[in-house]
Amino acid sequence: MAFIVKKKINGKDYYYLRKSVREGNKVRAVNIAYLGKTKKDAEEKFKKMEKKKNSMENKNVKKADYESTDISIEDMTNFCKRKGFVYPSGDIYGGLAGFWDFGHLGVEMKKNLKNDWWKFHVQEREDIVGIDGSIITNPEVWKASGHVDSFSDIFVVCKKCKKPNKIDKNELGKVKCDDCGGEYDEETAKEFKLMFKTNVGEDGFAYLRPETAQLIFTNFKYVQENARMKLPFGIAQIGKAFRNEIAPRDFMFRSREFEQMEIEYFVDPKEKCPYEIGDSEILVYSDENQEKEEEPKKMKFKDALKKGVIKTDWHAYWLEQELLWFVNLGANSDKFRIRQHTKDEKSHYALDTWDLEYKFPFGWKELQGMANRSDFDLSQHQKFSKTSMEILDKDEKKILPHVVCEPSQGVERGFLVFLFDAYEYDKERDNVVLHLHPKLAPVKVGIFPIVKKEEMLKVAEDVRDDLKKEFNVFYDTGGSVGRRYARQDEAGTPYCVTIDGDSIKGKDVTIRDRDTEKQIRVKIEDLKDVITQGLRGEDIMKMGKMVDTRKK
RNA sequence: GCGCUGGUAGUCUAGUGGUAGGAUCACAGCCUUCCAAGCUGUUGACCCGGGUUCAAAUCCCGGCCGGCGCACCA
Repeated sequence: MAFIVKKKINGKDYYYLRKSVREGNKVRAVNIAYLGKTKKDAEEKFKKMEKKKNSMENKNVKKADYESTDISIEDMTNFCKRKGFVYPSGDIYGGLAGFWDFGHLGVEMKKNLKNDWWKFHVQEREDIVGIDGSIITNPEVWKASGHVDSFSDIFVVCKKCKKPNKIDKNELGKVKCDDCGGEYDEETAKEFKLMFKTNVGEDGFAYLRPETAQLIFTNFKYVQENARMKLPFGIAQIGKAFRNEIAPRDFMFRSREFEQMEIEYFVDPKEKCPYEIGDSEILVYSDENQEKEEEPKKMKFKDALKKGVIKTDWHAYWLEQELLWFVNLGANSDKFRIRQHTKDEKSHYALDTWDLEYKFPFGWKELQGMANRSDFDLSQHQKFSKTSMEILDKDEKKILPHVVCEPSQGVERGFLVFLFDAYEYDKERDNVVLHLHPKLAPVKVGIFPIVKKEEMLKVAEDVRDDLKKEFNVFYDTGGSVGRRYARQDEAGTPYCVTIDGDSIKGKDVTIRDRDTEKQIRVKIEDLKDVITQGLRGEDIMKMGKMVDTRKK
C-alpha cells in the first residue's frame, strides 16, 4: 500500500510517495515518486496518479486478464475430484470405466450449462421448441434409424499374422488385414453391439437410446402440429444417451453414459436460410485442406460460404451460432475450429458433415457433429411405422422436410471445454483460479464474517439468508479469510462478500472480485444489484467505492 | 479390443519380504478485522483375487482402474 510522507531536506519540505516492500521477513519503506513541495500539491498529484492507475488497470482487466494454464487430462480429473466437480462412478469399489458422477459443484455447473444452452437455443428463439423423450422406447425405432443393423463393430483375427482388428460389418469378406494383407477369419468374427440392451416386463427387451435424435423424429408430427410450427423450425432436447464403447477415454470426453443437447432443424430444401450470418471468424479445415495436407485457414463464416467451402447457408449459420454460444459463455474462440468430414468418414445417412472442434490437451476433438441428414430419418420412420411424416409447405403442398443441420452438443464435452478454458494456476496467489463465466459458476457468492464474533456472525447470517433467495451462496467461517478466498477461487465463485466490524455499525460490506482480487465497499441493501448487474469482473468496480484492505 | 506403462490417506509423496512415515487438504479448539499466517489435537492409505513363502502392500499370475500409442468413434 502506498502512502504520502513529508521529508525535510535543508530546512525545506518535500513530499514523496512511499511504498512498503517486503524483503524476507523485514518490511521497509521505499520512495517511489516525488509529489511536490506543499501538502496540497502532493495530495492532488497523488489523486491523479491513483486515478490513472485505476483506469489503466481497468483497461487491462477488460482484455483477457488471464491465460488458461495447460494441464493434462489426468490432472483435470484429479482437480475435479479434489474440488467436488466430478468423481469416478462407484469409486470406492474401483470405479467403472466410462461412467462418472457429478459432485456438489459439478451438478450446479452442469445445470447452469444446460440452462444457458436451452435459453440460447430454445427460449430466446421463435423457431425452436423442446421435448423430453424417454431413454427406453419401442425397439422398432432403432431398426428404422439403422442403429440395430449398423451400430456395431466386428472383431476379426487375421488368418495369416493372427493380428486382431475391428472392421465395419459391411466389410466382412471384402477387406484384408492392413498389416500383412492376409484374410480375416470369418468363422471367429465376433460382433460387438454398441447399444445397451435391457429387459422390459417378463420377456420383452429394449435398448437404452444411443442418441436423443430419434425421439425428436418420432414425435415430429405431434410437435409440429401442437406447437403450430412452420418451416424452417427445430425441435430441441436435452437428455441422457448410452453407448457401450469398447474403449472409453480421456476422462469424461468419451464415456458410456452421457448427456446430449440436441436440435434437429427441419427445412424446406427449396428455401434459403432467412437468418443473417455475422462476422465471426474461425479456423476452417475443409475436406480439401485435409486431402492436400494443408493447414486450416482462419476466415469468416460468411466468406467460407461465399467461396463455397461451406456448401449450404444453413451450415454456415448454425456453425456460427454454436461458436457464439461457447464464446458468449466465456470460452476462448482461438481454441475452436470447424472441420469437414472427409468422404471416408461420413455416416450412413449424411450428405455433408462439419464438426465443431476444440483444442484439448489431448488434441483437436469433436464437440459437435453437424450432419446434413437430408430426409433420411423422416422417410425411414415413415416407411417402418407406415405413418406419414409429411407436412404442408408455404404453398400448401405436402413435403417431407429435410434436416440440413443438427446442432448437437455433448454436455460433458462442453463442461470440459469451459473447465479447461477457465483453469489458471495463479503463481502469485499460489492457488488455482477458475475463471468461469458467472452464469456457469456453481456458487455465485461466498459470504465470510471476517472473524467469529457473535454480532458479526449475526449480520453475516442475515446477509446469507437474504442473498440465498436469489443466488447459490456459500457461507464460510473456517480458517483465515485468505484461505476462504482461495477456496472460492478454486470453485470459480465470482464474488466474495466479507462482513467486518464496520458492517455492524454502517450496514455496509466489502465485495471482492475473483479475477482481479479488487474490493469495493457497498451497502448491504445494494449487494443484490451489484451481483446481478456487475456480472463480469471489470464491471463490478463501477458499482461502488474501491477499497484496499490488504496488508501485503 | 491390442501394445507399452503405472496403481501407498481426498491430493502429492517416502519406504522395506517382517502390515507404513511425511507434506497438504479436511475436521475440532485457540488465535486472527482482508488474500491458503501460527499453535494444539483428530480423522484418513498399501486397488482386488489367487499363487510362492514361516511371513506379501513389497515377488509371480490374473482381474479392475488410469495414462500413452494403435484401432474405433452415428
